[in-house]
Amino acid sequence: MTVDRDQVLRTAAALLTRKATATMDEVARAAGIGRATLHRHFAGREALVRALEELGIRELEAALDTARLDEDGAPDALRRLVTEVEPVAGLLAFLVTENQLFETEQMNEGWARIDARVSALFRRGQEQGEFRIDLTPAWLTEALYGLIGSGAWAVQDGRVAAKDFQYMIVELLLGGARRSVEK
Amino acid sequence: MTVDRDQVLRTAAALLTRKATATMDEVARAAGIGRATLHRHFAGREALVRALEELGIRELEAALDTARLDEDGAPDALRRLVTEVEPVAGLLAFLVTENQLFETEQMNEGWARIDARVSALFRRGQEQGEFRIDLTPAWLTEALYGLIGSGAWAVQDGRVAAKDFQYMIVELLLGGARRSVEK
DNA sequence: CCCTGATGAGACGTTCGTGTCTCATCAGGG
DNA sequence: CCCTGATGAGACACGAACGTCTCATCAGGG
Repeated sequence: MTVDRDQVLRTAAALLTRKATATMDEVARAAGIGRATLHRHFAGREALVRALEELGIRELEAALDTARLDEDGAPDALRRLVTEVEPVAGLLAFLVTENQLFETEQMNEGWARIDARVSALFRRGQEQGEFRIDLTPAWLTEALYGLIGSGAWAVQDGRVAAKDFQYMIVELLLGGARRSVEK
Repeated sequence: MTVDRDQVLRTAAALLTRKATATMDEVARAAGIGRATLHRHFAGREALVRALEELGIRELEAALDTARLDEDGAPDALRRLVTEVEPVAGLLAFLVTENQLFETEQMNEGWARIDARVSALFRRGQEQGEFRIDLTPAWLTEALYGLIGSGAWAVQDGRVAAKDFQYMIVELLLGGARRSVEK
């Protein structure tokens, strides 16, 4: 009988990923509960988004853990990362949009932690001579987010197949579009 | 005395790029006109966004023209394209967000025209052996938009310098992050 | 110099989403 | 089997933003 808070969150994430402006009422109906109950668990829309942010950060950090970014070569670690991130890509895209859409009162420190870990991966790749050094880790991180977002939207709209998600992103990010002999 | 419609549009674009949820009143004040006057020129918020969409498409197509995508090698054409697009990047990012945010009743055909031209560039590059063929032109196009958006936001937030915009995007898109001997 | 037309400021009614509250219902534990 | 606590449905008031309208003002052309 009691509502499964986490289940509601995941349903909300799925809906808001598709329609970022969904009403509290729509979120409630999507989760199969009443609007009043939704408010009982999340004080308001902002609280809901905050909870989603927490969820996204939690899952993203779990993905970072599973990907073992500091093992093997940086390129392989990056491959693992994108693979692990794929299920969270939609939620991630929503949260990023949400952040840059509304004035970011104060950013959750979780994002800084995540940024640091991803940047560190790129920096490691540079130090080990696997990545070029004329593109900053900050930009590579930013670009990775952008590509993940683009990939998520493209998959959602059916423009590309979900199974190609990891390949497309990693291949482009690592090798670029240019055809090279040594490939 | 008469309001310069195009000037209002550009001011609105600049504001909405920074704050996508800006009020009609805020848009009016930013343009230095009264809210009533704003309504006299644009029937409502939707009409304003539509007008911005027209503006963005117009400027983007102008950029495509100037870039002469069918001349020289595809990589060089791409460089020119990104250079020309830079001033419109912010508006473009706003419009893309706006489109995926709200249910796309019906997409302006201008986007299809632009997509076709950009895709054609990538396809040409593939046919001439300059671009790899395992990444579809559709995905490369999508990725280009994503990187432009990321670049625009990164510049806006001061995370990267505007002067690096073109270099970062083109270098990543063309060559990728991996360090290669032949570069 | 007057007259026309556009503008700015503000009032007003409407819509939409939110947040709160009440009340009847229902499930599950004791 | 009863009682407690959570839930769903709906009513309600509030606030934000929108779109419309009025009216005084002002610039510029005739």
